[in-house]
Amino acid sequence: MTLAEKAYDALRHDIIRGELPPGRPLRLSDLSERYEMGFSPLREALNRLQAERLVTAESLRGFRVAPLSLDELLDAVNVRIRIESDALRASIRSGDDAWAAGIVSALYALNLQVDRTGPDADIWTLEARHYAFHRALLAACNSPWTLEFFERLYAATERYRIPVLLAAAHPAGRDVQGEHGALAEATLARDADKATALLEEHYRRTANHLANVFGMKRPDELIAAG
Amino acid sequence: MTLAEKAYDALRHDIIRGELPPGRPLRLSDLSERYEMGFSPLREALNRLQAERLVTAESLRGFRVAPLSLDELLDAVNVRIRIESDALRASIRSGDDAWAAGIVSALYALNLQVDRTGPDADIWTLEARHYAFHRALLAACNSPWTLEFFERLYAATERYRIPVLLAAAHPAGRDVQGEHGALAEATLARDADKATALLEEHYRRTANHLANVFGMKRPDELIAAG
DNA sequence: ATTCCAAAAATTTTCGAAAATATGTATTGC
DNA sequence: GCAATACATATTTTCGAAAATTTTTGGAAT
Repeated sequence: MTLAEKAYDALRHDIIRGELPPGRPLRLSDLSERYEMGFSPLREALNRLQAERLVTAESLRGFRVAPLSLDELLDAVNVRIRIESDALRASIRSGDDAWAAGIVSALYALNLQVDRTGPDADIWTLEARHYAFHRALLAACNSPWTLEFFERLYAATERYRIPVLLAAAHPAGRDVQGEHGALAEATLARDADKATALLEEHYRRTANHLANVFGMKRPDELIAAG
Repeated sequence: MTLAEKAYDALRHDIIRGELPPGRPLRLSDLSERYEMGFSPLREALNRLQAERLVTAESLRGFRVAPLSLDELLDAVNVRIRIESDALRASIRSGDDAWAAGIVSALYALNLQVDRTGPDADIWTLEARHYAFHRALLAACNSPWTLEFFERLYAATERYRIPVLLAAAHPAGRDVQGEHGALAEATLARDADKATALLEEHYRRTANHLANVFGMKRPDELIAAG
């Protein structure tokens, strides 16, 4: 793996987790010290992340971590609902046994982690399994473009979820677990209408929670904009 | 404008127009000579284009123009129909007079160019106005994420359309003009169902044509996959 | 003829310094 | 005191060369 690839992974990781907070200037000398490499691989990574909208760039004035905004969150959630609903329907239509087994497996692993407490309750493992579950639902949609957009939107919304998860220890953990279980159940039963309705509700609930914690009180826009 | 930005624009331009054909290796020494700059700005541009899937990269083995495939075209068209239909509905719901005027203006300019013959029949002007028209339809959707995905998918499908446009001089030009007019009419009348139906038909017809010219005879998949 | 290996060549990747630009600071003039 | 300007510093951007890796070439062994 080249240094540029390592830089990309590390920067993306640190931005999504908020270790590099939104709006923070990404000065090359700082990054060079932090990640122990020269400017070249860092600039390449920053350019890739710029194309993914995780960093912003201004000509001759450097890079910054892309800012967060309630508007962007609402937009991302609404587009996610559209795209993932379509993808879920396609998956339900054409998913095979391996797809179904993948969902069962991902849900099981996710629930194990949701139930864990104490030192084993690692929030990053939880996040990884949450992603894996949602990704597994769409795995059979047979549309690379859809999956890429899913990934982009997941990364974008994850930036809003992480600080909330870090602040409160497992907010409504059991509740969410139930939602995931019901979503998996409807999906495996090939009930596309029910599954997409649950998916939408799941996202709207999560987004409402995030929007509230974010301190800006406009949760109604989530439904209005849909 | 920095050299890296110029490199990005030039490479994107040349890839979409097919001057750098699909699959072609993008060697830095070649590019350095072609665009008259050093390696650094070129590598930055290539990394951005990689994130946009217009070029592929393999560790230590360089960059290539991303290949074309019928599967990718079908996928892109289907996802475009979903995303643009939603965006068109949103635009129709919330578009104001400026939005409507923008559509009228873009359609007028497009038709002017469609009708031109001889030395004025510049295919690149036509392409730009075609893009501007479709962009104008969605301008009021109020969703940056949707517009970004539209742009990505437009660029991806443009790569398939260009060689066809270049081969045949204005294939079914007047026909397409009629389609655009009808689409604009339904949109301005705020008839979302009719407008999205026309949009879908427009894309399926275009994609069928492209798929046929592309030599692979599976146009039926376009409907089956939808 | 074919496979294997080593050397040569070509290419990508990375660094460190130079050039270009932006930012901050002191100083001058009013 | 305040704006404008010149200077110094900090930062980004670009280049050219060095390092690392892959690809090609040429020949030897089977």
